[in-house]
Amino acid sequence: MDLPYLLSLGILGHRTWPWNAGQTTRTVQSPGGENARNLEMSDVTPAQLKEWEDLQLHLRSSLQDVDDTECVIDGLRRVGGLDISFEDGTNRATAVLVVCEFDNDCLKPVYEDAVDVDMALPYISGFLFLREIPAYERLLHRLRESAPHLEPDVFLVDGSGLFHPRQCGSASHFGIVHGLRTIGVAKKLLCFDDFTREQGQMAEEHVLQNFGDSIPLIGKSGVTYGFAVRTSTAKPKGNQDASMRRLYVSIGHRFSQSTARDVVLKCCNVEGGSYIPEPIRLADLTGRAIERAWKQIHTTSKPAARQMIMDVSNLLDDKQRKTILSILDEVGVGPCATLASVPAESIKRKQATKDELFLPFQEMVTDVMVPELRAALRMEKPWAVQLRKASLRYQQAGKAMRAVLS
DNA sequence: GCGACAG
DNA sequence: ATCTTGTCGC
Repeated sequence: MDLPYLLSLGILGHRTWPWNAGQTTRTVQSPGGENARNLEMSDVTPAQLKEWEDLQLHLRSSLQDVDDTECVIDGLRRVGGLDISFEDGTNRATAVLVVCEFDNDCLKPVYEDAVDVDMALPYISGFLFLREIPAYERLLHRLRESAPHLEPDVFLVDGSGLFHPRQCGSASHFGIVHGLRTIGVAKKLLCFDDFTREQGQMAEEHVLQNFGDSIPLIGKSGVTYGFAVRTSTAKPKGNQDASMRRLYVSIGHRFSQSTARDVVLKCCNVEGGSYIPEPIRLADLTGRAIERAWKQIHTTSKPAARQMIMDVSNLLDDKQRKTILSILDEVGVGPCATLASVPAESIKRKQATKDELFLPFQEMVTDVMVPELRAALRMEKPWAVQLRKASLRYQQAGKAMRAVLS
């Protein structure tokens, strides 16, 4: 790869993007974000667009569209899912990475991390990478810092890969820049010059009768961009609706199209799953839970409250949140108090609970009001119950979960 | 000029 | 991405 070229675009070295330099070093912004106004296409010049197109074309030349010989589908241990949930009406969002591990045919979450992002650019079809990749890079960096032994064999990315006007959607972009195996998973069809709306309509109308059925998405040029795949296991009962939901799967990097399809199918065919592959579905649920909690309190909150919600999601499991909530109920702390005003002596709990949960938590969230704490602690994430085993005492505010070796 | 447009 | 509405199934 042409390193000087990429360096000139600020692409390498993880977090040195020209348009949001410093994002990772600045702390949580004021509620609503610094970019509270709506981002518009007019923020982007044609020259910038051309530069980004050139970057996509350049990266495309390094895309590996065959399977790694050392990683066949049966050898797949862990799968990561990346997704971003937005706060309504602002440019703020929560990006989430969930890593799942295969246990026979079940997929169990073994790692989860959420970060706050403040979008600097508008959504532009064909340039999703601008908005999402900086956040994905932060999540990758934090994973490698706090749980390198849990790095997945493949990342499923919410968006397209090769199925893209320049054959380099965000899934490929992320995979190529970091040398990772990636697969693009889109819920909607993307049409462009070589894959027209007419061809898209044909693909959409093609009946996929059973789970696993698929048709290739072939462009006018003959390129196979990916597959439309029936990933819903719902029975073909009612005519068509949710049961007709399908995904548009395309390779990101270091996969063949057919293996990418099979990996996505394997991640959908799990107990309690949906038509969305499990790691992405869980990442989406977590992002929504965080945004729901934030919505309840952000009007009156300090900026620190946003980070507090991330910490509660990242570092506490279901049981730990409930324990702290019940302690707050028992102590009867007033709405204008902070957690610091709760004396440890007044808590009627086992010493271990105080030492390993309450006191570290108290230290972690010093200047957040109790009503805001309650809203965060009431966050509902039942799927993450058995996710963490590390004591809060050994975790640190602002960090990703510290996953325990097992 | 107008609509379309992964998330 | 987000919203809504209706329908089906557990």
